[in-house]
Amino acid sequence: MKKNVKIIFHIDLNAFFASCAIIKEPYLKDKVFVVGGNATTRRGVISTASYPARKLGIHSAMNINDAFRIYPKLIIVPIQFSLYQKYSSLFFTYLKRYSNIILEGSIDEAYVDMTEAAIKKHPLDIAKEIQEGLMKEHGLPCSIGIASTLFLAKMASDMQKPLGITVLRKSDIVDKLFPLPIRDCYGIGKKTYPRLESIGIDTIGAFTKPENKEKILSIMSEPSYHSYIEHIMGRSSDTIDPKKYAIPKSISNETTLNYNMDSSEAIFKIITELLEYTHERLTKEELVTKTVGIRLRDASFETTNRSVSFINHTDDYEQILDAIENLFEENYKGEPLRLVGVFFNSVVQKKDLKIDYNLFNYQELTRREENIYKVISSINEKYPKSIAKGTKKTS
DNA sequence: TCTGGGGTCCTAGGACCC
DNA sequence: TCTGGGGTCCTAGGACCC
Repeated sequence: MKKNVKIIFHIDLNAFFASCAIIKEPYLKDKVFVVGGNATTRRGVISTASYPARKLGIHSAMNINDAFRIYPKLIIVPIQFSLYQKYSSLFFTYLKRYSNIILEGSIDEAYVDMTEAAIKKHPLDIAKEIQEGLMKEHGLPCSIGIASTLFLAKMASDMQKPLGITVLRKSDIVDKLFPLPIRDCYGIGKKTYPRLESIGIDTIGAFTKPENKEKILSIMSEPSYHSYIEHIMGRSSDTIDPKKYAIPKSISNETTLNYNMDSSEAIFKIITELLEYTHERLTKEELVTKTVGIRLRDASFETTNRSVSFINHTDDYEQILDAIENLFEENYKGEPLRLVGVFFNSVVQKKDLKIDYNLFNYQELTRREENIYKVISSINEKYPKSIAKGTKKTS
């Protein structure tokens, strides 16, 4: 039995934040500029570098000061998140002309199942049309990868940037994928690739060689290894679930402080502000959370997360504030902090909550126990030597 | 070099239950 | 009295991605 081959597009908006900046301020076109960081303090890191900046070796996550050292006339464009949201939704709306099976991979990338659309039109023609259409209608350049699985499509869209269209057939894997450096494999990051390189695994092809399996298993778990092999060989998922990221699993807000702070009061005030904002997002989206926590990062960049779970999901501000306050009091020892954050985990939609018939609701039990204790002590006070029987407290 | 902010997923140990 | 194995939840940490 032959499995039907799907046609998956991965569409990646090129240098998205920089493209948005150019749309808003066309004079930036062909200029050496970056988005992110702080122009006056020259602190922070770069979110996105324009292509002319990239040619000079300036890249995202780079410290802004280092970028200035490379190019003193560097233009700094501040982050404007609402602008990106606007063009992101224009992007996804545009794609719906071709298919409704779309996964929003992130703000600037989409996986689209084009199997249906490709019956009437050649995938390459569809890709060209999308690329030109996005540029003409919205000023957004993109690269497109075409393959039979999500992973291969993602690898393909990365192969030619900017404005590339790359088809990666299963029969192309050995020729096109195997020669790539292992660090270019989606999912292998800056911790893992040096370790792989150190044992002689420097390409994707080397990773797949059976005789290297034992060596690689000293670096990663068997399930991880297996999953990478399946991805690379084109045997991983070809199914797009448009709802996959529709409901967030966690919500968080954090901020790097203007200077390292060690005033417990001042720090907790900032935590409270972060909490208010995070809680506002929670309720606006009609979500509830079960686990809440704080993040503290000290001057040496050591980061500590501390969290606590409730018996039931909740969106009650006072209950959450109480928990956060306890976590802070228990865990903050007075050291100077550079960052604080608040997070909600195990987030679900309020409407999906089952009515809680749990008889062992701890908080409810505690409340009752306290009441019973009060009743008993009041009885004992009134009748110190008698056995209270059939007595009711009137309150 | 001196390091943002928002996420997802995985691992691993301990508690607890059956 | 001593014993096995499996499942789920909680907490912490870490890798990775954009």
